[in-house]
Amino acid sequence: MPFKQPKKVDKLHPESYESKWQEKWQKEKVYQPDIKKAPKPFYNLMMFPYPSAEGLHVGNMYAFTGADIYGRFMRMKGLGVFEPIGLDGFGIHSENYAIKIGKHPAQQAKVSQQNFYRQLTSIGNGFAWESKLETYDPAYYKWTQWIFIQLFKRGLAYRKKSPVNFCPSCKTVLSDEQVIEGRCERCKSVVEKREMEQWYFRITAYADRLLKDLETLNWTNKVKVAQRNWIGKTEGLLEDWQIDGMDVKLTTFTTWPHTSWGSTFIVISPEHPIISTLVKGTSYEKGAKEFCKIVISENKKDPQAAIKDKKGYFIGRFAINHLTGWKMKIFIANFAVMEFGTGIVKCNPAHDQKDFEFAKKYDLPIVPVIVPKDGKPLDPKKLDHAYIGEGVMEKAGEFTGMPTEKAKGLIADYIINKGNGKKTVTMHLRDWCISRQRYWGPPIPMIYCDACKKWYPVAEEDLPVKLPFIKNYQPTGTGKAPLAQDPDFYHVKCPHCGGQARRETDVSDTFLDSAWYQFRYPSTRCAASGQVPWDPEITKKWLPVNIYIGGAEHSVLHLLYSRFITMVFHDMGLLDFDEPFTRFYAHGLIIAEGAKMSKSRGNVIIPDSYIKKYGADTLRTYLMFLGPFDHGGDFRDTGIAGMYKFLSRVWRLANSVILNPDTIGTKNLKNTKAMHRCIKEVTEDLENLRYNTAIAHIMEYVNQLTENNPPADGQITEKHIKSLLLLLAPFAPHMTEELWQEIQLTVNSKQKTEKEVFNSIHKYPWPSYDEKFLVEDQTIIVVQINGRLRDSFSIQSPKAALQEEVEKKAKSSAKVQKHLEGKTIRKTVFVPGKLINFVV
RNA sequence: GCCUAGGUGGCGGAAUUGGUAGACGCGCUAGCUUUAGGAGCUAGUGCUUGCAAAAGCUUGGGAGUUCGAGUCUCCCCCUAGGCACCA
Repeated sequence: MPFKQPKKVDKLHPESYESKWQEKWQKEKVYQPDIKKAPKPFYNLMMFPYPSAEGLHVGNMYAFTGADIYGRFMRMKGLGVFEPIGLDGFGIHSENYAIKIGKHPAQQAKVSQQNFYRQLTSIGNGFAWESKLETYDPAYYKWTQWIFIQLFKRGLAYRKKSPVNFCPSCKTVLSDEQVIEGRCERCKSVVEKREMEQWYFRITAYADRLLKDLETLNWTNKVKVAQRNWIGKTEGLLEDWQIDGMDVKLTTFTTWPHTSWGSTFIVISPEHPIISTLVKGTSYEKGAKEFCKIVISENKKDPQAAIKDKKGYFIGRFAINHLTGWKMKIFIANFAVMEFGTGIVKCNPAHDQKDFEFAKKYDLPIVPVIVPKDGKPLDPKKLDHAYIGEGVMEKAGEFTGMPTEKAKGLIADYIINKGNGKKTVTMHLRDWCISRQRYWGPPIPMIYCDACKKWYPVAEEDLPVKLPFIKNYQPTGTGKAPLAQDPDFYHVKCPHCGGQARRETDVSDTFLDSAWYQFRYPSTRCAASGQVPWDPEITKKWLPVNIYIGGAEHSVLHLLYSRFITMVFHDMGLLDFDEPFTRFYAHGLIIAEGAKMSKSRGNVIIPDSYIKKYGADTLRTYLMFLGPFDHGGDFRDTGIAGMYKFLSRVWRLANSVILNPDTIGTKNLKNTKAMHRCIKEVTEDLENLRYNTAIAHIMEYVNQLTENNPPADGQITEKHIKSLLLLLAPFAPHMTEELWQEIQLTVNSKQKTEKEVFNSIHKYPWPSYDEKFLVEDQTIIVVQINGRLRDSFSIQSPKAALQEEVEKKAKSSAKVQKHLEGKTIRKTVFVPGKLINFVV
């Protein structure tokens, strides 16, 4: 029968089947595992979106598609895949958007929810829709509040008055993690320091564990590195310096104890309280005060000021160098940071660039104590920058001549033994400031009683503390949350004495909402036990999460907080593991037409119009083909058209088989070999989330199948086509389902009946390959002369392993002979089945 | 400054343990097809020289190890991300 190509099938027409299958999948619960009984549970989690702004953008879709493909692959490999989705809808992101468009956050949430769920359906992910959750649902945040209470009861939530980060635009305090280069991570306003009393979570108590466990986690390395940097554990030495003529000691922190032999002055942070003691009643008092005032305000205005210009003020005092006996001038200096170490620094200008610049400016002694590795001692008069490398000690008493690597520890011990120091560890990590003076979040479930002068948690049976619907939800900027204007909300009785008490009116940070959602998903449809937010049996079955896919921008926020909260649950005896995500994979970022996507540039790509034009399958496959999943890629309109073309080719190929069963044959070894190779390669690629190369291999396979166009009768088997569809199914779930069902009906000549069980392609077993088809009977041998390619030929595979045969054939080549002419072969390198190299 | 990834055609990107660099796709060129547009099909496409056959060059730069280096070693440059007045 001649090949015919009916017009109506020459292109994809996603609008006719994508939503049809989405509905069918949902109706048939194709992606809803049996939470209680699924035999091989596989928890495939992706970071749930903030439903702010106009909707899902193509970056979200990139992440979700990549995660979904892995889930679909695992499902076809026979695992009980659980792939839930929800909305991280509480918090500043959503609230700011609501304010911007003049809507009440609670009302906007409903609109956003509908829009996001519509979009999330349209991208064709295999979500377990029955397990969705929203963080602003009282049934959810009841437990967020419960968590706060548990931490309070264990002494891990506490109040403290200290300088906090305050964003003047968002009108709330922020955690350290939400301040990027001195600016608010959301609105980029310069963050102010304010002295306020706030609730904190004692995450620092877990610093060592958070650090140590990293080694055991299968996470994208850069995220582990970022967490390690953020925790910022530094081991060093605290060193005491006696002040000349005063019974006061200054304590400094250093990681280079051996350079104390060359310490010639000391600087103090202008914020340090000890300054007033040192200058009290001296002629330097007034000047010091003024200097501090100026420098503090300069640093606040421009955090980079001190880098540009180092400034100091001599306060008329000297400290004694406990190693050398030198009198060292003491300065207040703008580059000394109160938050790091002790806020006081011993300075060794020969071996620290900052100290060097300062010493030059104020004409302070520069004494090198390290001879560089080249053996030439440094001449302080000729130095134009500090020497910060390793070397050998000089002018260091009994340590002179010792390599610095060794001296570092020994000199530290020496200082400690003389009573002038002790070992210490500093951390960059600070406790997590959890209070927010905003409206759209879970009210912190605490009550303050004036009579008892004490904070009490809300009784657990009274949870949730519902967020009331109030008209004045806008942030106030006064340091009080909007709820503080609602007496009905905050007037409560003291749980202890029954007297008039006041509810906390701040809400908790959004990152608390998302720190525990992975535990809630599997249990959303089961009543929690009453004691904990999940069903313990179900949690045991599904957690920890098998693979978590999301953006690396959450390295030190969500991913750190979530680990911390999990450790607390573990310590409470509620979980038998203490890491929530055994594997975390950070996907890359999508840029558009070569530029970063941003609202201000106006190049944010919303997937909807592309889905409408090309279908979700095309967009999904295109996004995955852009580049390695952990690199991201550049979204271009011409590229997506190319993918539409490719899928249309697959569409035509499969349809040619459906419509012309006669073209299906049983024998074409070339095609069968290509199929087995393709199955092997795609399987290995998917196991490693190498989606771009998996698609390339499918393309090669399609190129092979369509080598003869139109295909000759009998060249393509049903299995060739079915394997193609199965391999493509995770990428293009709708069109493969459509074609699969068609083939089942047409090729197998089955009659469609109403009662027939729906056998989705997405539950069909992943195809397997047979090694015997991977063996090629012809092998290509490369002939090199002095390592340069001169010729190649193919030879029967068994013979390709015999040097004698290969050498004979190689030497018979005219091209090779030309290059060998008049030369003697000095050596022959033979790699069986690969190449032969003549060295002349 | 420190830490972590990277640097391959016009572009996105492929390359097992060192063994044919440039898979796959985009773009481009020519031809066919279509009323036209779009689309489709066929062929070509790293660079230089050459009518051609062919030769030379080529994985950020430089050195080294090797019969043979994108891959290994050393030095340098650049880009992206993280941390940073960090002692």
